[in-house]
Amino acid sequence: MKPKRSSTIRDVARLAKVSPGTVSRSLAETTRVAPATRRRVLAAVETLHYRPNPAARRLSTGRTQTIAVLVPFFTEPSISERLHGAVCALAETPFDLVIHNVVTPEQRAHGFRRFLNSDQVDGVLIISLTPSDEDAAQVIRADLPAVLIDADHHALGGLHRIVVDDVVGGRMATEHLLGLGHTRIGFVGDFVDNPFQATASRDHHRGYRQALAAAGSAPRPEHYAEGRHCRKDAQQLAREMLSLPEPPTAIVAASDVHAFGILGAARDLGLGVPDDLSVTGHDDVDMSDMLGLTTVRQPLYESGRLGMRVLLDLVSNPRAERSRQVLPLELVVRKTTARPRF
Amino acid sequence: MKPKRSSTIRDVARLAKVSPGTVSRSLAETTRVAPATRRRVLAAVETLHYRPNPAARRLSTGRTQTIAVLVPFFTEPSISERLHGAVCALAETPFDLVIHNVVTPEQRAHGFRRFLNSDQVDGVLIISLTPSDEDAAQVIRADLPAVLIDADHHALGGLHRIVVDDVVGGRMATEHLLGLGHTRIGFVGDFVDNPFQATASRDHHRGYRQALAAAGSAPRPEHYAEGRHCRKDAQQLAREMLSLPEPPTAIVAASDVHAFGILGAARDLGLGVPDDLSVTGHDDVDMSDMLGLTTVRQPLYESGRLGMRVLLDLVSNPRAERSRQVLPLELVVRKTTARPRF
DNA sequence: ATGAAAGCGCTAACAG
DNA sequence: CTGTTAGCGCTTTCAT
Repeated sequence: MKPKRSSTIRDVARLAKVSPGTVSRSLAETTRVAPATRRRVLAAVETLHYRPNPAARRLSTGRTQTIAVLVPFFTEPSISERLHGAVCALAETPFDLVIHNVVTPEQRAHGFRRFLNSDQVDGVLIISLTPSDEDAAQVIRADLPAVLIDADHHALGGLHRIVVDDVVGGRMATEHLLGLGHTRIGFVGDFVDNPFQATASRDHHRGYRQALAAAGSAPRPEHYAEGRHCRKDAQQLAREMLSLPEPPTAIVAASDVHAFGILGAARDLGLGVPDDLSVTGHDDVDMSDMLGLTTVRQPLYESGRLGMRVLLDLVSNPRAERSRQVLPLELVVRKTTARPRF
Repeated sequence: MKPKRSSTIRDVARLAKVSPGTVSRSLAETTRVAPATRRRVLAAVETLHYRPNPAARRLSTGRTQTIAVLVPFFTEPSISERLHGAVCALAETPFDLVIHNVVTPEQRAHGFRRFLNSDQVDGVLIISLTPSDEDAAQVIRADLPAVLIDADHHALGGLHRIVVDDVVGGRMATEHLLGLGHTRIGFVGDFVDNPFQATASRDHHRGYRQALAAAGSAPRPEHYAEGRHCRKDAQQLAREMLSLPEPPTAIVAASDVHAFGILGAARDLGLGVPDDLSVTGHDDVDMSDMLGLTTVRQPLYESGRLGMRVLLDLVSNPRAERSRQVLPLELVVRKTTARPRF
């Protein structure tokens, strides 16, 4: 069955003239072993190029030393920045990272099922994915350490979360535009009922309406559009909205990716930005700076890093009380917003 | 030690009134079991929510059902598209994916060491990372199924590779510019001696020189610049190059990311593109379309998908002969290139 | 077709 | 401080 077997703990034991147990102890930093013995063992390990078999260790200890990450489409720059932060936080530890990519709701459910209730991972980090109530209940029941990044929901009270206040974010962007003097402000975002139940766009829209209401301005239904979370859809949607008899003079985008689409639409239509149209984004991904996009920045990389840290803490101390950390938001004014011209 | 134990194969066996061996056989699609027995077993599995413990299975079979991916900075859009392809190809299989992120050469070496010679993974996919000769030798010696994407090297003859011909790519871009009438063509790329030994930039430059030579035009040293693989560096480099007394009228960028930086520099300097400056990229990442960048497209997503497929084949049939697949390149002319104006 | 039993490689008591 | 031993949960002969 096994063509070339790598050396086992017994080979090392034999060479070092000790018992397997002693080898195991010598390798564990924590256990006390006579220095001379440990040296001998380590030498044997070296010459045999011995590497402990992780599967065996897992089986024996019940700890897996691996963390699962559930994440949708990590082609999205915002997602990949979060993921990057998480990966970097893990790099400093001996933990492995297994990735489960989610592109359909079935895969989401499958992802949960796969890691729950099967001593497969020590913890799971969930990025920009809202578990169904059922999934959440299962996680809590299985009492598997879990932390959610960019997902918030009433049924999630029992889970650790790293979030920003997206409602406030939506308000910030809208108030900025209002302050500039815009009155016809549109909104382009994700389908509220999107496959992953991402809530950011919905909350941005909520903040947008709050800001408008506070300014005594009523949002027009035709100035709202939702689509899939991608540039193309946003571009198409914006093109339609901007072709209206009374187009908006500014658009709040639910994300920078949406904003890029809107910028594309403006270009298609020969509209100058910010002269004919102001646009705001959300996230501040890498490219936004280069495009001069005015946006509401959130700490993406940091969210991943922090989420992973919290998770690792949780793994070593599962009894920590549930926390919900809210990261700061910051309006970054660049070149896609200006006063409307009459 | 183990607070809440999930159910084991013995629990299922007891409930179904069969032996553990039979449960195991019932779960393996391939083995023949009396239909009635299998039904009983499956029912028991269902009621107990039994999931086989992967660590135990691994230990027993020696197969890990996991694939490792070694990848640098997957924040780079080109990398994350490749990775995405790989992940999608794996999603259709029962394999797990463990990711090892590489940001330093030490991490690269560590990544190799970690997966080699330690029955930890069934195969490894290496993206945009050239193994050191030593690493490559080890992979071959360990005879672990491995495939390289976007890495090519004489010492790698023993490994499967998915590549494009970057020299040709560099030539295509340069010839396009030459055909437009440019004579002062610059080049901005990565450090030739970059931490991951990525060779794409170097090869693009080689193709660039070939094309110039064929046109009887000598490249000027001051029209060559290299830096880290990021937009900021490219932007800075381009700014300097374009501030020269005799600046180039066109620049070949080693990647779209570099090209974005160059576009930024042109904007900083008030240079119109393509009127005052033509720019070509390499890769055709998602944003390039929106920016109207003329570029040499390579199938990024496909490279990941194909690489993973080849690897999976290799895992099930380790004796396949070594292959080297060259993916096609395509010049996509958009709006950042035009005839030079005199 | 199914049961019994022997490991896979490691860790963690338990003795000594 | 170190050797011995008993599993961890599963697969896989080998019998029956």
